[in-house]
Amino acid sequence: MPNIKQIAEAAGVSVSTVSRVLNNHPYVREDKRKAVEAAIERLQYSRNMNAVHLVKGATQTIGVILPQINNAYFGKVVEGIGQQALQVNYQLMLFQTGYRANEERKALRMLRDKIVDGLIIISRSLSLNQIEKYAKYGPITLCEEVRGRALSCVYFDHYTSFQKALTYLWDKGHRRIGYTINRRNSASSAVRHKAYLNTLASLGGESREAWIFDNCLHLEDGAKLLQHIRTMDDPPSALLITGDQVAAGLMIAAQNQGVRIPEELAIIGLDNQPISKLLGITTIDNRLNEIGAKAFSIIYRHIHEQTDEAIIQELGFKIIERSSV
Amino acid sequence: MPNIKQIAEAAGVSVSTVSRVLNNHPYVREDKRKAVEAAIERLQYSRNMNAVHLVKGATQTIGVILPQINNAYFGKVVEGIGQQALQVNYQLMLFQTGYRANEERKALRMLRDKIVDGLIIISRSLSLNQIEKYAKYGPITLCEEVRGRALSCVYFDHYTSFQKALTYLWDKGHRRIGYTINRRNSASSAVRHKAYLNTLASLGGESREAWIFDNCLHLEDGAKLLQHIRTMDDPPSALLITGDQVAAGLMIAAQNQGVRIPEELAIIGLDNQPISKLLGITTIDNRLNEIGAKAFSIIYRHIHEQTDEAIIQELGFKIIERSSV
DNA sequence: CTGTTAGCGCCTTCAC
DNA sequence: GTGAAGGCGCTAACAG
Repeated sequence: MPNIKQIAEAAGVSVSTVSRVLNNHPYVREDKRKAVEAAIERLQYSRNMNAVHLVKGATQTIGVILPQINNAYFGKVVEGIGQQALQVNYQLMLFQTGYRANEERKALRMLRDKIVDGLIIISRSLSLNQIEKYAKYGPITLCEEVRGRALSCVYFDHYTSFQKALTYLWDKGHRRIGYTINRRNSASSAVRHKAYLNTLASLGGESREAWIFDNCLHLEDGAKLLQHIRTMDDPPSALLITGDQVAAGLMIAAQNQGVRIPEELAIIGLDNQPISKLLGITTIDNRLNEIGAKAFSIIYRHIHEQTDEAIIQELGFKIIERSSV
Repeated sequence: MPNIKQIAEAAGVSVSTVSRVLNNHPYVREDKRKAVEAAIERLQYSRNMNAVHLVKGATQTIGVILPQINNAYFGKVVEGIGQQALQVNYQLMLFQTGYRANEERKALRMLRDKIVDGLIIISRSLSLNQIEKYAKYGPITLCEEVRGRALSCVYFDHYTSFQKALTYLWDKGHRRIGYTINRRNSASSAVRHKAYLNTLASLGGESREAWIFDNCLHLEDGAKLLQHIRTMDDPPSALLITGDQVAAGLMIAAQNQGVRIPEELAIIGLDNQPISKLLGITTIDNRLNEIGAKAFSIIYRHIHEQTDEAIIQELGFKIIERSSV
């Protein structure tokens, strides 16, 4: 494969001239430009972008850290990132970490090693301290609330959304309210737990450890959850389920087993996935697509405006009433 | 940020020695190695991988062309690719094309421009002729049957699976059998259509244009489909649905509207997604994860064994009987 | 075992 | 407008 030098020779100009037409610089005489373009066409030239990346010190690529690609929640966020990236001709490099610290670290190193110009972390297991160490190598944006650090973020308010949802259930007459999460020790879990305790306390209601269920991420987890709840002596009458996949799994299992929703168990989901609409599940729209889009925009601003200070952005949410409560 | 030269100075050795320890070459005296490592640590050195990519002519990255990330079908395949890539420390670059020819072309150019070492095409709209032009720049593997070209592929047999599924429905007593697809003019659609016509002909059954439904890809499409079928004068009694998402959407809509499956309408899905299990949908397991994994392995072989000739690999499938037929 | 040196392919001052 | 030349950071002969 020819390089820029050979094109220069073929076109009878210097490499700088070739470079100029390659980069659409002005000040190139029309006939030379034509000659270069002809040579490029004739020799089937294509730029080796690695050389460009080296000399420019940037790759127009941003990395995305996520536990798994094949998941409705992460999928929606990545989609948002991708749509935005497309607009400005950036590429996406996906790091499927499975929440393994080691894989997350590998991705962080990609930033340090200049393989990506920035990093979006959709979900993580590494500590913020660990992550912050890499902030000096390039912009990092998390999809969760982070303050007082060299890290930007977009998020929606877990606390208030929980509060609103719990109150909603309370107003509908529920007095035994529980909730589900995925990982016990995630950032959002702590916030949610606090919201749960505080809200119920202020409503004068009861909160119980036994009404909190973890490891709920996939459809199947919802089905298992229902199974479990049916064996409980004093089951919750309503559940705040953090993820429509799980809510859907529970809903379908309930239909299969003749458990009436909401009469026997009321549920409210999260993420506003298509399936919740089909199943009539009341849910919270947390604008996942926009979270992804915003995350990208923030990275982009960091790169192009040299703004070093963290950008913090909160996105709103909305309860979508359907018939599962 | 320091470069290799500065590390060399700091450690009192030459750049080659630094390069050697960086790349775990043998033949480096222990004390020098230590000195280099110390300097790296002290100066917080990290390699600029773009330089490595340039000099090596490879990036350890492979590109994946897919219409959209947020989709159960593509998600499963990408997951498979990713798992395999992880094993050998390759990165994945995702190109979300939305079936736009222009976006697909952009991705192809990434191969030409050496940004990726190979390309996996999960689904496409560009012609094979167009794609084959880029094969000279690096290995390309499609997730569909392709023969007689400079393109490798992994696929499962649409024809036989259709045949088997149709026969299955026939044996269950169905005589008015239809099917769904996504895009009319996709590669698989032609094959499926032929399988449909041939199989029913050989069974002595009837095939009808009106029993073929297109634009079926998402959950919602399944719901719409049911709607549509209910307005038909002479609806099919059984449907071969190419995608469990669509099948699930139809199933849920049916439950909502009190349409009995399989009594009033039998369905058989495809992809063996988790949701089909929960809903009791009979489906075809086409091993999407493995398709992804194999696709990566093929690319990897091309890269490391210099095998230029196309690798063609067929994966089996299996009907999973549940209760929707 | 180790250092010197010539690239990898491109961009970008700087003079003309 | 245009070309010469230095440099981006690293690897891999080659010579010792």
